[in-house]
Amino acid sequence: MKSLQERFEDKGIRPSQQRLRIMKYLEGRHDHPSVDMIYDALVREMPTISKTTIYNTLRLMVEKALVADLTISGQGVRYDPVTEPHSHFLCRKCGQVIDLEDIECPCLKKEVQGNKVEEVRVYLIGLCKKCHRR
Amino acid sequence: MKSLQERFEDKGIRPSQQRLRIMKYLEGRHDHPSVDMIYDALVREMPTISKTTIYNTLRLMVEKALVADLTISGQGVRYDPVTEPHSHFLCRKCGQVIDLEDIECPCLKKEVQGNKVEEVRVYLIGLCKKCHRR
DNA sequence: TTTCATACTTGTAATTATTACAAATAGATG
DNA sequence: CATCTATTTGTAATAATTACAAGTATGAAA
Ligand SMILES: [Mn+2]
Ligand SMILES: [Mn+2]
Ligand SMILES: [Zn+2]
Ligand SMILES: [Zn+2]
Repeated sequence: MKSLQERFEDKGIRPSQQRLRIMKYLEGRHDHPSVDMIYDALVREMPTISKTTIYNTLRLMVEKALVADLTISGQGVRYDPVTEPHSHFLCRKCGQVIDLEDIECPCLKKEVQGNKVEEVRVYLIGLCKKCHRR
Repeated sequence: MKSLQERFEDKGIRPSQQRLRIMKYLEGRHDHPSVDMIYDALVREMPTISKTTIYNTLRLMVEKALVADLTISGQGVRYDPVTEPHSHFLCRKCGQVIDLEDIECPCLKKEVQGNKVEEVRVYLIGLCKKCHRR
């Protein structure tokens, strides 16, 4: 796997301190944090960082396809360092967003009813394993 | 199919003028309108209606499962009078939200990785038929 | 039909998420 | 070092949604 620096260079993104910290934070977790979660975590070690920078950086990363954004029901926007296609599960109770395997399905084609499909988003909603057994 | 009145009664919803108008409007179209689209249309014939009422009513209808809400990437929340499960296609260019057949897929089970699935949302994104041929 | 209780609607204020913008800063280049 | 540009920051603006209190409609009881 290429380093962050390299991936930034490939896309012509200057590797500023802030951008690197934000990406490293995101890649260190798989819980699909929100802007606020990222800000709250980073501001401890980088007291001057601004929420605007978090927004700007995440927008850029999504644009350049280094990050994926999830807009599951309610929860607001969540961010994901994994850009390979996969599905997500939202627990109604505890609110966590869990990674699932990609739904490989013959019904999901390049073209549906004449419309050209470029992206597929599958969100499952229910009760997670933990919240379930109770 | 039961009448609106009946379906309201079944769920214990009082059939106020506003609620009836909002639901009739929604059922008359299949373009998944937003709160603003609904408000702008109704305020012409009902000049005193309030946007708060649109929000309140839609929240109630979703709660009582008479309406479905869609939170496709970007576009904000859209509302759908069809509550039977089906998928949606968002055109990146013109922004319209199109109904698709339900994705009947063996991979979509009641339970995935120990998590109990209660709801499946499938959003396809790309270029619609019209915007495509150009 | 009048009275009364309750549910619903409305307008406004508050909250939250996000973007716009201009000034300050950092970093690269020569 | 001097300069130029991209990035960051703080604040203000915008947009979406919810909270709340006062007004209004409705239906049951008297
Ligand atoms: Mn993920
Ligand atoms: Mn639909
Ligand atoms: Zn849970
Ligand atoms: Zn289109």
